[in-house]
Amino acid sequence: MKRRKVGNLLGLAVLSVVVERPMHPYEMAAVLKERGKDADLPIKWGSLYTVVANLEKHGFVEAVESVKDGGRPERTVYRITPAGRVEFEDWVRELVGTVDPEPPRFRSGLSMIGVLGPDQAISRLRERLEQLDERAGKQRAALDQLRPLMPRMFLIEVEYDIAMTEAEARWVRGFLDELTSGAMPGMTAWRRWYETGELPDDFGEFVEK
Amino acid sequence: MKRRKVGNLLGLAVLSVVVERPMHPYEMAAVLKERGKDADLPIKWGSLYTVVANLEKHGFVEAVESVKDGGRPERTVYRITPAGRVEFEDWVRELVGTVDPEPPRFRSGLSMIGVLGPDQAISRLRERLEQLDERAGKQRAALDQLRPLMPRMFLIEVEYDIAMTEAEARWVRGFLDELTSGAMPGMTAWRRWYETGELPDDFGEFVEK
DNA sequence: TGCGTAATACTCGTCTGCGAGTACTCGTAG
DNA sequence: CTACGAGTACTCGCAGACGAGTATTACGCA
Repeated sequence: MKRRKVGNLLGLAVLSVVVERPMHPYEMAAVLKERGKDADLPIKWGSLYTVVANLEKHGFVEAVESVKDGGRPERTVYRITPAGRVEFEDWVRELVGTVDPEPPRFRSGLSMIGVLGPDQAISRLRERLEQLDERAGKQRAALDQLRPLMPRMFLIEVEYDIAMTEAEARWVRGFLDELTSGAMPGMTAWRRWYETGELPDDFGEFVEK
Repeated sequence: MKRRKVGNLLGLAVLSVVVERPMHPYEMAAVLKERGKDADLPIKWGSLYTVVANLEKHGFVEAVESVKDGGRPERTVYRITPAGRVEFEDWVRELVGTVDPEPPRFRSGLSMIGVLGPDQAISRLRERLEQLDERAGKQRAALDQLRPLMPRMFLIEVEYDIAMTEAEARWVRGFLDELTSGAMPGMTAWRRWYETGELPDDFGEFVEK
């Protein structure tokens, strides 16, 4: 029993807004969206209510009132509990202090890039590179726009994002250069294998590794 | 209906081994583990059979035989279908050609690092930095060891991993320097807020952003 | 003033993920 | 020759995630 009572990151997002003032679930989602947090963690409507219910079950939030405002279905307003505050801080501590256990999906793709054959591999990598450059550009523009509006610490995750996107772009560019310039060894064997299914002679050595 | 029929990455791993020769599920897991793929995607035993069943349901693999070897519970051996090959290649194409939609968890942590207060933030970041350095070191050692045994292309995902780990370490180090040297603006306001709950005067401007 | 459309605030049911258990077998130390 | 622990090869069942639907209200506009 070492895992977090509520594991969904959406739960963290909920805590992060409800820590300010009591709210009902839909409002939490609205606030999150309005602050652009939905860029970090896309909000799944289906999960929202499950997650809030779970937070309540474990005593991190509690229902405060059920407002019947007009004829709308009544909205239950939740407030964070002391245990919820503790959980929130602790969760952030964990996120900051430990490296992500699940590797990025791109890593898995790279480890199997062989099946694509050299030509397709190259064109897909070019596509990725384009997306990365675009993303970095967009983030930089957003940052420049927000800069005068709020302190730097409030935008630190954007700076991080830019740095990581640029780093990946740099790596992909370097890899592409090696593939296209012929600096990468084994390109002809790779192409031959992809086109004809023939394995080079010295294959048996490492196939059983 | 744009999402993958079988969404679990474990399904990709299964395809990647069953493409070589027919196998039964337990053997797939064993092969994956033996090749060290379990480092990339930790194999969940519970998911394995569900995933294989799903792959079968969608026609990506098919049962070939049920061997009753000795008195063991009979093992069903699966073989990849043509549709399975197509799916496999297409999946890899997607992984290589499009950037991961879900941002890393650390990003979420960073966006809420404020709640920790400056001192805890710094010590957690130091912890992370240590982990990153250690990870990079381990990966480099592993790479050096494997280098003579197999072609470079077969280890490309490790190179990627090292590059990304180093990039993150660099960024964290830079951020830490700014925090500790006092180069980051607003540190005293941050500490004051954390210790007393007092907000600086010019807060109202961006709280409603 | 009536109507279509957007926004609000959920509910429901399905499908998936996966931990924990189970049952059987084989090698081996006593 | 037998008891036992370490593999082998799964099965089960619950809890969680999420898409898609639903019902109500607010609002623009003709």
